Amino acid sequence: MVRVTITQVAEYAGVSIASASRALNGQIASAETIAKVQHAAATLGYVADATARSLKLGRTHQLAYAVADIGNPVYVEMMTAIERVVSASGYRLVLSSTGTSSSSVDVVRDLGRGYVDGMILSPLRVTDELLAALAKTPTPVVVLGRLPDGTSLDTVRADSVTAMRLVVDHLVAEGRRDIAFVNGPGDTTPGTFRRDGFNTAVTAHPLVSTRSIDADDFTIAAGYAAARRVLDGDRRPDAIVAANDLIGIGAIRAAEDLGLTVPDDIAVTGIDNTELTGVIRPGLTSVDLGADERGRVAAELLLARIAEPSRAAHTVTVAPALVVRGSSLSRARAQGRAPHHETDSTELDEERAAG
Amino acid sequence: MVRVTITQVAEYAGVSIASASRALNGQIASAETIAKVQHAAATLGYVADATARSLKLGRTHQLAYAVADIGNPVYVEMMTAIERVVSASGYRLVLSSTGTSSSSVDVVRDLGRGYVDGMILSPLRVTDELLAALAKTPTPVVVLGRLPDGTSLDTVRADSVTAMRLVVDHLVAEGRRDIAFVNGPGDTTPGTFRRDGFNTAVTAHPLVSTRSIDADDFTIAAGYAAARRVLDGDRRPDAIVAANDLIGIGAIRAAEDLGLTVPDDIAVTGIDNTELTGVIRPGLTSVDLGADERGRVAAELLLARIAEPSRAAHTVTVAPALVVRGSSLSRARAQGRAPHHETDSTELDEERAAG
DNA sequence: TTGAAAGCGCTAACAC
DNA sequence: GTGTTAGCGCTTTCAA
Repeated sequence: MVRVTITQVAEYAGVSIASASRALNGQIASAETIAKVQHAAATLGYVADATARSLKLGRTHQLAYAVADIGNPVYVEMMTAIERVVSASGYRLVLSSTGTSSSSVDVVRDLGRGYVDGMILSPLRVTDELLAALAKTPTPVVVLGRLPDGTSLDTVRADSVTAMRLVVDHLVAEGRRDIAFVNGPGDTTPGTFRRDGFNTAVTAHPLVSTRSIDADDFTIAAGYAAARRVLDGDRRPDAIVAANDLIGIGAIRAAEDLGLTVPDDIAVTGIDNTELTGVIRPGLTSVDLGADERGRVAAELLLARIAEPSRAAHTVTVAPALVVRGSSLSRARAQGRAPHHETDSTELDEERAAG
Repeated sequence: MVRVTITQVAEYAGVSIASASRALNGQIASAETIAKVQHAAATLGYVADATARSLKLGRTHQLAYAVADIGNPVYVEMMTAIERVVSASGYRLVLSSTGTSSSSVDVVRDLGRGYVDGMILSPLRVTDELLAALAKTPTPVVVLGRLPDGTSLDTVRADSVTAMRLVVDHLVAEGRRDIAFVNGPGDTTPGTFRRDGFNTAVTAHPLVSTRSIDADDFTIAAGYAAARRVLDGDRRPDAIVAANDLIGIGAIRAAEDLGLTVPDDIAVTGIDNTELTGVIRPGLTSVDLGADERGRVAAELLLARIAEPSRAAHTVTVAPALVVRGSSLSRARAQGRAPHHETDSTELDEERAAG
C-alpha cells in the first residue's frame, strides 16, 4: 500500500487541508465536514504521518528505556513497570538495548536527536563521558542507579548498603561464619555499590571471615566460573553472597558440580528477587531491590519532568526487602523442610520476609 | 540544555544553512567551510533533529520488533538476534511490547504511521483483523510465525510438526506410554500448531495413550496450574509434553509438589530450548526451534524488502532440533547419571542431540 | 563551491 | 466554520 497524505483526504472530501486536519483531530468543524472527511479518510485508508506531526508539534509521544542487558530478567521487570505507567499517559515506550550495539554514551546522544520526548536510563557504568552527555542532552532523562553526588538529575536508586546488610545479617544468624562475596564486574555501578555494601555489612560481624571476587559479568555463566574459583580453593566458605540472582544461580550450579549440597554444605544468596529464584531448587534467597517500584517511580518522575521541565531534580531511594528461600537456611532448619514442598502453588515462592 | 538547530550553526559559522548541512553530511564543500561548520557544531553542541531529517528523507532508520510477551526469554533471544543484524546495517531497533498495552492490530496501525521503516511481528494470534491491518499498512512487515496459506507476506516460521514428532518419538523410545500434552492457549498461533503437531506425532504410536489440556498462558504459573489438573486426576500420565519451556518448568514444579520425581515417575519436556532449561534440575529436555536463526532471517528478509519493496514474498522455515536433558530420560538411563553432574561447565547443558 | 528557495506532511494562527 | 498561509528543521535541487 502506498502512503496517503492529508492533502489527498482533503481533496477527496472536497475541503481544505486545514478543515481535514481539524475534522480529524476533533477540533471545531461542522458535522457535515467531519462526516465527509472521516469518510474520505476511511476510504483512502489514511493514517497521519507521525514524523510530520512530531516535527510540527515538537513532541513524539515516545519515551525510551535504555538498558545494557535485556537478558537479565530484572530489567524486563523494570520495563514492564515503566510501560504500564507510560502507556497510561498516552506515550509509547521504545526499548534501546545498549548492550549489543553502541555504548550508552552513543545511545544518549542518539536519543537526544529528538525521536523521544524523554528517556529512562539504566547505565551499567557511569563514566564522566556519560555524565557530560547527560548534561548536554536536551531530552529529559531519569537515571536508574547511583549518580555522583551533586549531579542534578532525576534519579531512582536501590539501597545497596541495606540490601547487603540484610543478606549478611541473615547468613550470620543462620550460623554462617565464612562468607565469600561473588560480585559482578567491580567497575560497574551496581558492582561498586554492592561491594561497598558488603564491606560495610561485614564490619558488624568481626568474627566472620570474608573475601570477595569479581565475576566477569552479571550472568549465570560468569557466576559459575567465579564461584568455581572460590570453591576450588583450599579454604572453602560456608556461604556465597552473589551480586545478583544470575550469579547466584551460577554459584549453586558450581557448588553442585563439586558435589556440595545447598544449603547444607554451603549457603547461596542472590540479589534482585527475580522470578528465577523460584524456578530453581533449592529456591534462591534474594533481596528484592524493588525493580517494579523503581520502574514505576522512574516513569512518574520522567512524566513529571516533561510536564514541568524546570522543576527541581528528585532522588528517590527504594527500600530493599529480604526474601528467604531454601538456599540460605541453616542445616537444622533446612532439614525441617522437605525440598519438594518448597513450592507455593500461587507464588512459586517459599516464603517472604520483609526487610 | 536547549535544542540547537542547523540555522544557529550556520549563523555561528557564517555560512548558509545549505552549506552547513552539506558540511555536516560529508557532501561537497570546501575544507574551510567544513572546518568552520564543524567547529560551530561542536561548540554549540549541535545534533541533527531526527524528526525533521526523517520527514525530509522519508526514512527513519528505525525498525520495530513487536512482540506480545517480552517476559518469555525466547523472544528476548529473537530480539537479540534481530538487533545484531539490524544494527550492523545502520538501523536502530525499537521494541514494541504488544502485550501490556494495545492489541497487535493497534500496534501495526501505530507502526504504520511512519516512525519506523519496517517491522518484525511475533503475533500470538493471527486474526482476520490483523491480516487486514497488515495488508493495508504501507510499512514493510515480516511476520514471525504461521500465516494462512496464500497470504503474501515475508514469513519466518518454525516447524511445529517436526518439533512435536521429535519429542514424542523420543519419549516413546524412552519407554513412555501415556503422554499428556499441556498446551498454551489453544486459540493462539503457537498453540494451534503445536497441538496439531502433537496430534500428528502421536498417530505414529497407536499404542500410546494421550490427552491434551490448555494452560491459560505460556507461563510458569499457568503451566503449573494446568499440570496440577492433569496430575491430580486418577490416571496419571508417565510423560508431560509442554508447549514451551515455561509451561514445562511449571509442570516439573507441579510434579514435585505432588511428591513425584522427574524423570523417574514422570518425564517432562519443553519447547524453545531457552536458557532456563539448563537452570533447573533435572535439566529440561526441549526442542530448539531456532529462535536465534529465525530472528536473524526475519531481520534479513526485512532489510531485503526495504531495499526492494516489490520483491516476491519469501517464506523461510527453520528446522528444529531436539536437545535431550535429564527431565525425559528413562528410569534406567536416569539412574546412570548423578544429577549434580549434569552441568557442563561451559554450556550449563547436559547434552545436545541434533534433530 | 555556495546561497536561495522549495518542500517533506502536518497543525495552528489568522483572516474571512 | 472554513480557507489561506506560515513554519516546524532539515536536505536538496537549481542558479549563480
